[in-house]
Amino acid sequence: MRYWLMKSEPSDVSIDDLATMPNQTVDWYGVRNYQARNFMRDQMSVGDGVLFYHSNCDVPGIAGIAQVSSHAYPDRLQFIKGHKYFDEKSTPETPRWVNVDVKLVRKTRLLSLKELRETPALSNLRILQRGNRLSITPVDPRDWHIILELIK
DNA sequence: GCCAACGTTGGC
DNA sequence: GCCAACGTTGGC
Repeated sequence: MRYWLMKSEPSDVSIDDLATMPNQTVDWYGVRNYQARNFMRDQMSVGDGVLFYHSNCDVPGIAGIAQVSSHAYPDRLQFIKGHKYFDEKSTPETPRWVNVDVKLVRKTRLLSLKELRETPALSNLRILQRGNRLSITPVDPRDWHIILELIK
């Protein structure tokens, strides 16, 4: 059992969008970074905890709790010619990109990036480190529990 | 819209 | 394998 923080642009998929999706589940499509892919492929397990983070928006921050609900499987968008996420070097036989499914647990109050930064106990959270751009990062169990207290 | 930080590409 | 050029991310 591991914990993760996963960024989503709310203009693409917000926590409210997730709540309206069938089974309140979304395939985490569009990851095109090897480190983030490898986290999904090699380290995620069904049931892992997910902090659903709103990025690139007015008030960035943690918007809800979710969980990993499938193992990694090929991202279908990499095969759709002309699609933003098409990858001509990827084939169904040897797919390059994968995703897991993510299922909503509950929407929470928005725990803003500002508030995360103002919480000294969370200072080692990956997303707070300088220059961090990874869309998927592991979260220390200790940090997970601190955050859950903050949004309880 | 700016731009710092980082990742990827491709010539050599 | 180096590294300059370019592209992307994402807070501000």
